[in-house]
Amino acid sequence: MKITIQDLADHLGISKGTVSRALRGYADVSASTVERVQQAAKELGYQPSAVAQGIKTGLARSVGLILLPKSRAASRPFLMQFINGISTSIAKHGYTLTVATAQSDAEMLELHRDLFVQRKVDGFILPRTMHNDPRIQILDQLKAPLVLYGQTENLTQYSWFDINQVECFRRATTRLLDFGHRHLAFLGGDAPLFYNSLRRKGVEFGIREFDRGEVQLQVFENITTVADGLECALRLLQSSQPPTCFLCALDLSALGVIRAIKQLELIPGEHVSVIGYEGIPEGEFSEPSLTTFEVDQYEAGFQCGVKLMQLIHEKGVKVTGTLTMAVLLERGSDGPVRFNSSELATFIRNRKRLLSSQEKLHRMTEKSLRN
Amino acid sequence: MKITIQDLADHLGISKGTVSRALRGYADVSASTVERVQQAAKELGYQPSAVAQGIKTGLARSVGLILLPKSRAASRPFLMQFINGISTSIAKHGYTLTVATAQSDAEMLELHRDLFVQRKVDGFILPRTMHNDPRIQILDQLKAPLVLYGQTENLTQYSWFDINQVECFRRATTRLLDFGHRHLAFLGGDAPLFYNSLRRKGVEFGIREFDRGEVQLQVFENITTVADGLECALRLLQSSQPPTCFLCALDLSALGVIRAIKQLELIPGEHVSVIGYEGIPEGEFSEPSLTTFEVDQYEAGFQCGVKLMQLIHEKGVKVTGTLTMAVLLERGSDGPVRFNSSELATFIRNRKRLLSSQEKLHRMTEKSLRN
DNA sequence: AAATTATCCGAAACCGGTTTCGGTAATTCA
DNA sequence: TGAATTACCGAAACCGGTTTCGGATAATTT
Repeated sequence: MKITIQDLADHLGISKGTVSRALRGYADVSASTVERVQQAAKELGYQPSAVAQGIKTGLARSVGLILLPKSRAASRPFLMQFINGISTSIAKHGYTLTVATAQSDAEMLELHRDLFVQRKVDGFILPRTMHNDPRIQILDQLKAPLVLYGQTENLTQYSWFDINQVECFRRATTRLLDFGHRHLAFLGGDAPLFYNSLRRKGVEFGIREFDRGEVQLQVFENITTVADGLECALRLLQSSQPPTCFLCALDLSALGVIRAIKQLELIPGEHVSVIGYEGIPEGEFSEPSLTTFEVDQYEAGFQCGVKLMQLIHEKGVKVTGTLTMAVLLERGSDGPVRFNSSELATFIRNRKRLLSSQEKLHRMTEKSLRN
Repeated sequence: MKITIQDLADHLGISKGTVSRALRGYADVSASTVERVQQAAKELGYQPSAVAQGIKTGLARSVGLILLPKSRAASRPFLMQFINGISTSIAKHGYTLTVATAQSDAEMLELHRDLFVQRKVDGFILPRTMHNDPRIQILDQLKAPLVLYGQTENLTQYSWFDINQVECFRRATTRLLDFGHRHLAFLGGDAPLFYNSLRRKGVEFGIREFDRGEVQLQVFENITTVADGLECALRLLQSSQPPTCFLCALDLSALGVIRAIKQLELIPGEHVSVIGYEGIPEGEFSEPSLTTFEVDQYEAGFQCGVKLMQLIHEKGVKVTGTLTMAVLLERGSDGPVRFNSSELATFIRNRKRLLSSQEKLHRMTEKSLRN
């Protein structure tokens, strides 16, 4: 059924060793034989079995990516393009991507170990790096090649790729301060993940550079979904000292903040500013559109793949880290400060009081229009 | 470095054949030897190489899923849970999932062929089935096991899993007709994909059952994104005979329709009804929340995996097709008809005229509030 | 023309498992 | 007690490739 190298050799009347050498490009095969073999291989549709090849080389020609679907919020938007980037870069080396899912942290660690010990993959890409990431410890013991998408402690020991999130959030902060904002809120994401501390650090840097003692910062964590952002912002905005702008670690929470602002009958980008991070498609179609940093997930996956291929193939290579920038999309959800915190508090209180009367007005208008 | 079966045999002072038989559960190994071998395997962390195993069995113990990232809109939301479902079901058989991406249709076909011929995968799951799907033709020639996620022509020849989309859209249509709507618009998705004709057919069935000659249906295709839905709905609603409700093949376009309705200062679910399909998370947080059919993508992936394992392992099995239902989430974006088409047209025209005056009023209110 | 060197290819070992086959020792049976 | 089973395990073949080694032939050199 499936044609093997022996079939091909028999068909040509030569030994399978010669066929193999011809196809692998060895010098001690005559040009004419190489030609004949390649021709026949194409005609018969012969391609060597990756499984059989792997037994000699010890390589499976596959890299592993293990996902934790329970953390659905954050991993969903970035997945497709990230996978695309990995797949594209490793395909050049004849590699494929093995994707597995784990339902718990423990299962995830087991999966990493098993897949490598069973030689189903030759190395791993680790997204969503954590503090003292346990995956790294396990894979270190096994001497498994790995590339981090994200940063962690002891960065000199590993190859990694990341966006300079500190700088992104420093810039975002500076931008808001330049707009005149003085009461900021930072809505962080998954606390155990390394990115979260980086983004927060960026905010703190931005404030420190600027500080004339008048800037106030409120920090929150584990705000990862639209619902989280909505709830958190509603609470903050109705407090006595509401922030006049929000720095969100994730676009999803930023969209929730925008919704909260609108729910209070305020105008995002005018009364309250919001800046997100990641560049998910929904941000473009939100009203107003979301000012955010656009992360090129394809490029991230691509670079991770390239680095992993280096680790696997070029022996003696040093590990490399790469830091790139995301692009700030200056859209409609932020702008010059209009009210300071106290003014905003008053404004919101009054608005609330007037909502009912306005509601009446609205109904009246509608009624008149119908008739 | 990595421990092999020979290492383990040497360590125990027995032959590697016996080790293998002990671990594979052959009867002709004494219980005590089995015990010793299993113990030693655990201690030394021995797990057989999947690559080496595969050479004898001819199986790679991996299934392929090939994605086309250029069609970003529709494949993004469903991916993670679908992958999770596949991965979980095939993991029980020691299988892993190989995910690859192709940049064009031609490349996608090549990838299917190559992955199978190279024995990198033992079979495929084909999502997003098309009319006369070319992937099926290629894989048929290779006698590659495959499972369709979605339907196609000649369904008796293949294993497949799908949601009964015809029934979903029939019900959605009936629901809207029962609400009193008589001017419907169906916004279809990717025209070449099989699902599109199914959903459309469901709408037509629903109307046919009901028709007393008074129902009007407008049909559109390739409305796959929020932007598409927004644009299409804006156009339709400002026409002289606007639909009073929208049946959207995709949640994304439904969200665009909701946006269009709000942009015209109408209330979705009151002035105009919208029903979507898929159950993406954004639908829950939209305002109003989107009435839609929730598809269990995890279950879909899981069932596809189960079927593929059957095809690969149980010889002589017949192919099987499974049709399940999606759950209708009755939320806020649809409801009883308020205006008929002509009334709606008039209402929209008047609204438009009054927008500027209302704007003025709004600014005045705001001014008075600030002071 | 003989010796040397290049060229080319077949044979065989090897990778790490699985599975068949056959033989020895222990056990059962007559 | 001897014969027939049975239980258990080692040896070896095998899977489909890659790679080494050595030999035969052709080409070159002296």
